[in-house]
Amino acid sequence: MPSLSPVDGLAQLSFLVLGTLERRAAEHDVSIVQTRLLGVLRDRRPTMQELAKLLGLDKSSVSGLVDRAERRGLVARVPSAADRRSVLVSLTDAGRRLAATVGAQFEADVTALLEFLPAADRARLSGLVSGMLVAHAAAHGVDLFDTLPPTGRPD
Amino acid sequence: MPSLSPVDGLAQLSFLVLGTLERRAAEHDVSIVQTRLLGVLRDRRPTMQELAKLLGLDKSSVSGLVDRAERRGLVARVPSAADRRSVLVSLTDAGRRLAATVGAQFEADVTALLEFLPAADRARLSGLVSGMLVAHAAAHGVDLFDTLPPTGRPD
DNA sequence: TATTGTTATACTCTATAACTATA
DNA sequence: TATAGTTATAGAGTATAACAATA
Repeated sequence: MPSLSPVDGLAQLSFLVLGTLERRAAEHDVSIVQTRLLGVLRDRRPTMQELAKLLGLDKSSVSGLVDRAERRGLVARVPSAADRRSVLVSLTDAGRRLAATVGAQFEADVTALLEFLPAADRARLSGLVSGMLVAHAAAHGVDLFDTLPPTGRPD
Repeated sequence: MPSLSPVDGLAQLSFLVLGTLERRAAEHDVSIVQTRLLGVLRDRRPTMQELAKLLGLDKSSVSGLVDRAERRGLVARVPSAADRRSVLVSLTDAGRRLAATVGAQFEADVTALLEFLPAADRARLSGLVSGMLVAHAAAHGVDLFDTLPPTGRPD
């Protein structure tokens, strides 16, 4: 019974997990990026600029992204009352429904993957992953609990 | 000290790992897809069709992908002796060097990430991930040890 | 006829640079 | 002047459909 090197294991796992998300999103005719957009909007109503920062994209990329999502009725642009140059982006009801649906299916997929391990190992794996991410985030001065695409923030 | 749900943990980890790969690849002006292409060619010389299967893309997408990589001198098209309709795709020396460089940097990044855990936990995490992936692959009738982008096959 | 690969076309996603409107 | 956002443009990546060459 062969096994994967630590690095290959994490690489494989990452391709598998994000591939699953992509496939689920595609079933609803959205890309992984659109899904991330909906995800970050689940508990925020950012300006275009804030959105660019959250997604790590140029503001012009976000313009196009929001254009396409808006055309599909998933998000809406709302003029900012505070600054007339600014636009706030918010989820529509349809966008919120779609985010919830894709999020739930993805969650089921990952849960099914985890169930290839016995429950005790599952808990162990979870704890180790969580511990590693928290340590990594802390080392980089990142607040891990403020930006969690695509499933949103664990409240 | 908060912790992540199992599903959020795996999702976060996947974004982090693939984001790292993307950043490293970008330093050498290649995309994550081009990097995957180089990765699967490290120990294969497939036809366009086989390549499409390996990458999970349409043959027309692979035509464009190989065009761009060939234009940059990273891969070469070689006529098949066995079937004059077919083309074999192979890595050039420059492509092999680039694959090795990006692969090594990515490996170092993931290793550094793993080092946020004590050595014993690291080994535990590795074993759990490997076990989960092997079980998942077996359940889907996939030979996990024949398709391992982006770092290639662990010989 | 069936298969291999390319091409034409269309759309998403991304960035840079130039622009408009507001601060 | 500086900032918020859009638009013009260019290129990568993807798929579908139509095509040429070979089997």
